[in-house]
Amino acid sequence: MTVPQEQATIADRLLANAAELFRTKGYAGTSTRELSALLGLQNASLYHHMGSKEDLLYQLCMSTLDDVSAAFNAVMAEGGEPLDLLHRLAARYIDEALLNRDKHATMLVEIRSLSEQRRAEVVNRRDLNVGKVEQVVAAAQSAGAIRNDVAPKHLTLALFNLLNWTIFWFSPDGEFSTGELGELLWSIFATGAVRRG
Amino acid sequence: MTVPQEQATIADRLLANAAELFRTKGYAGTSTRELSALLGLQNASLYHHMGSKEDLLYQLCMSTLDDVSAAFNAVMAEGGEPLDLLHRLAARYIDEALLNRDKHATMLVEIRSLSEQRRAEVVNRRDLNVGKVEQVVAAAQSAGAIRNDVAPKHLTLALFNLLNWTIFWFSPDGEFSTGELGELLWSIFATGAVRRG
DNA sequence: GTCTATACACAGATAGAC
DNA sequence: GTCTATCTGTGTATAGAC
Repeated sequence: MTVPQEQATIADRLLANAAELFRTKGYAGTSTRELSALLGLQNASLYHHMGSKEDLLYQLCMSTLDDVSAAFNAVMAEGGEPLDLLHRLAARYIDEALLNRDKHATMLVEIRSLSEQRRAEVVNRRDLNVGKVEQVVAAAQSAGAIRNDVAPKHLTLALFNLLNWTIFWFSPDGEFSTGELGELLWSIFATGAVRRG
Repeated sequence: MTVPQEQATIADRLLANAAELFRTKGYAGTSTRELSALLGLQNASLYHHMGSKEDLLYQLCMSTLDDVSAAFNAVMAEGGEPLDLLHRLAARYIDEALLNRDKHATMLVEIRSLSEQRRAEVVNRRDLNVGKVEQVVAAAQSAGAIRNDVAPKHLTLALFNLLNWTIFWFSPDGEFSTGELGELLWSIFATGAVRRG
């Protein structure tokens, strides 16, 4: 689905540039004028391609969550033992999140900037994604692969804690690839930091 | 240090109200007029108590990090085995962060809204706090208490990932107390999710 | 589909009386 | 220390020509 930059439609460039600005300066801290400047357009021309600034944020959030959903579905379709499935879901998620850091960070942080109704929609869609993971966690518990003393919901929360915070400090130019970082965090989640005796 | 609400100075109320607004609406999304309204003042009166809106954010960030620093120093002063020390640092940190959720969330998310120079100052002070934890992680490795195959820096990052993301979903009215949540997350960090055989 | 021009609300901040 | 009044910049968004 990656398209050469020269052939990217304005709609695509609009979303990508908006995501970058929203992540680095915040939604409210970004002006439509900065955005139009990045696209080489006058401010008024922007409104031929979008309804409003908030529409843009909403689109961004929904499309990001759809990407995650598609990625999760692809992994689930491959099947496998629950623990392995969970491992691959986590790896795939962090890949998605970090390779599309602008969109994901915006979605995660700027949900608060949406209208109440749209925020509810986005939260709902996000919960569907989290729910898929939670089901796999529960299956892994039933299979005896992971600990049973913590509710699936809470194990899932912990896993997403571990994965999501990376959007604040991960850099594509840093010491980790997304894959390496995913493996590191999975290893902590799976086996912990304390030495096994 | 907790003061009855009636006796709280305007300076204190200013910081507390600003933190709440900044967390829920973002720094740029908060107007000084909303803030003055919360305090029962006219907008102009606000400027008797602060320099600028950005000064307020800066103060908030620095004071939050000083609180963390003081909390860490108190734990360190108690001494103990490295692994136990690390456990208590983590517990104390999540307590601080969640009991002062507004300030902490603002500090963590809105660093980007500070001027370059002040941002550098804040990041620097934050790194000092993280550095203290990293040293304890390294000590725990040397003592053979935690795994040696991952750099102290990276184990520390993972631990803060686990703890920091809670500011986005923790609610004082939720199912966890800060202490329970701290224990849950520590347990994942320490021993992982996979069943020990 | 992009432009110039502009409407209009609201932002942060200040002046100066009381 | 708080007020009323106001300055000035910038924000989102629209009108209408090309």
